[in-house]
Amino acid sequence: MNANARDICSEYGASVKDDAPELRESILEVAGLSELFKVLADETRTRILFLLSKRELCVCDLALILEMSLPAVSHHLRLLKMMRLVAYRREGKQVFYSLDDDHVVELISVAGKHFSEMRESGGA
Amino acid sequence: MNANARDICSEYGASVKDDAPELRESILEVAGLSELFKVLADETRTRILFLLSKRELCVCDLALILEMSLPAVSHHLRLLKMMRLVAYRREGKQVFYSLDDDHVVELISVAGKHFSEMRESGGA
DNA sequence: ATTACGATTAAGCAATCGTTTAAGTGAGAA
DNA sequence: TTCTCACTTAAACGATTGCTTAATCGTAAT
Repeated sequence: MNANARDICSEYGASVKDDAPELRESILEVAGLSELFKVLADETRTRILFLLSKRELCVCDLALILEMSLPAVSHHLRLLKMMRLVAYRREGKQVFYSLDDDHVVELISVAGKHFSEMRESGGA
Repeated sequence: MNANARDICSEYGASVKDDAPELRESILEVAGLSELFKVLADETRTRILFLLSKRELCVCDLALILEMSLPAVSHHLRLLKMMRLVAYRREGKQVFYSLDDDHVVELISVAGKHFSEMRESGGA
């Protein structure tokens, strides 16, 4: 596997030559970053974040709006909480969720921009 | 399941009341958006995009740098291609890939910002 | 204390994802 | 043509993910 690629490329193609180690090390700059995108990579979770960007909502509200079961919504909120994307506040028996910061809004905005341009140019 | 959440929330908690339909409809604004995040939700693919943001590279180069098999890399590039995130150019036997636009760079930048702040505040 | 309710957690299952191996293209060299 | 190389595609397997049901927790009211 590793040896496979290495044997082939170190002798033939490989336009990178000696820069490979340097580039390989630079990868550390984006280490763990996909963990954040992984949390956004679910339709339900992007919906939740979008709704929370409009107003604070309790788990019950979200279940009602999204037409999903409470445990399902709670499960998603758990992931969003772990990624510090949402904050929660207890009020009696209810727990209200809101966005923790506005990075998410920016991410959704940029993604939306790309997505619409992609659709225009006949993307998948 | 749907009825479950509906029955509970329409009578009790539910801080949204009549706004639920309106909020439910607004969700369309982010429809399909998670598809884009799904493509970014893999460590290998964020690495590939990051590397391509530095320079144009052929499949063989990427396999060498990432120490992965050629088919594995090719498979990821296929998804990135479908999402219009990368462009490709054939040169003899080799195929060179590059970023299609700079939305990705912005997404990675914002995500990185959030990620580092999350780590500082003792995130998961 | 007991009961009720909003929310969380746990276990189990179906579906999706990422990798591997192997076969198949397309382009250049012999 | 025939061969090789860079790459792509296909099939298959193991690992993850997201949902469901059921049990549990925390708070408030009886």
